[in-house]
Amino acid sequence: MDDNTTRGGENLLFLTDEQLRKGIEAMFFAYRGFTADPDRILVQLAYGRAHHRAIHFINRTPGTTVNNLLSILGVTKQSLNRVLRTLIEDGLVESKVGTRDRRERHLYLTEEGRTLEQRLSDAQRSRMRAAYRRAGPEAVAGFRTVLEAMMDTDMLRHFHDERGIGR
Amino acid sequence: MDDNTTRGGENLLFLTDEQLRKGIEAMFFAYRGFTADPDRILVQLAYGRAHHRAIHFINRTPGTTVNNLLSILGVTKQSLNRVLRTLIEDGLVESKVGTRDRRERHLYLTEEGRTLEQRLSDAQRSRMRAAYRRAGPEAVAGFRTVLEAMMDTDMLRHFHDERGIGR
DNA sequence: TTGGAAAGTCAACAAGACTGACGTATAATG
DNA sequence: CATTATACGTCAGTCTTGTTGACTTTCCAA
Repeated sequence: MDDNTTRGGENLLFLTDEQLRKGIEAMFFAYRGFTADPDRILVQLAYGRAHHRAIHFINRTPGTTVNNLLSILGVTKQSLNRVLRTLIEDGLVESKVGTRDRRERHLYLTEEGRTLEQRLSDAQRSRMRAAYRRAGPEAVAGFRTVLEAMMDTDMLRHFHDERGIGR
Repeated sequence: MDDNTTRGGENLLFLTDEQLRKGIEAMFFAYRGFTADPDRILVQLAYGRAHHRAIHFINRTPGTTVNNLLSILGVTKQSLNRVLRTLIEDGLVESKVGTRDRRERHLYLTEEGRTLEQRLSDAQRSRMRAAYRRAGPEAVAGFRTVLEAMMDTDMLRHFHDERGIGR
């Protein structure tokens, strides 16, 4: 792309403090864009980003327990519980008592929940898709590589966890 | 890297819903890592991410006005004011009445403010540096390309604004 | 069987975002 | 010069989402 990518050499220009600062700001500005579209939908429904996150990960891993969701989202159970309660009350999420361990609650999206999930992730994916398309496959591969390298190791575990729960 | 990058062809596998979902989750998990290190410092000082953001952009663009900062951060003036007030009270930020336009307040970091800025951005940069080093220059270029493509256009303006304020 | 640990819920509080309204100083304009 | 617009600050009130602390139910192991 530019002269940062002099291949094979000992080029460490991309590690300049200035380059790192640009990377930091890129993360900041991009993350705002990343959340902007679903946020617009959520405010209309009197939900927030926390609801979106819960819906996303329940959809990804149906039957996940509250505890598992907790460690993915990295919040306290009390915080998650408030969000979960409204989603259950509103009929978007179903909570089933575990059969093997009756302390656990297994979480599922209802039909209505899946509908909202689609609506939200369509909005988010369409921006993502546009960005990916403009950037091209090689840039996308680099994007993913750097993001993975930025994660905490325990988050990396969740990231690669294709099906978090045996069920 | 993998079979996503079949060059020259009409390969759009990287635009699969599943690929996009992975990208979305990568953003989520990576952003957590991205903020984790400065957050740890901030809690000890009874500051939050909002303080960090203000400090970062005042440092980047010394003499910036309140209004300019507002449009960069994308928050209301009431919200920014709360943060700014504590930073000024604590002697980290200085607010100078504008000479050309005396309605404006130009913001600068004090010596103490610069010290904290260094401490925070060192923490954030060291993770960034490690990620960049592991990923390599080409991945970093791709990373930046995709992030830029994800930004809203008005944020892109701020992103490319090398010196936001003439001064 | 009992005593701890684990899963989840309820209550209360704080940070940080928001809206709306208002005040003051200064600048720009008719 | 009088009016209007702008930049900034502030007060009051609300909302989301994070926190801690205390509690119940359930499981498991000594």
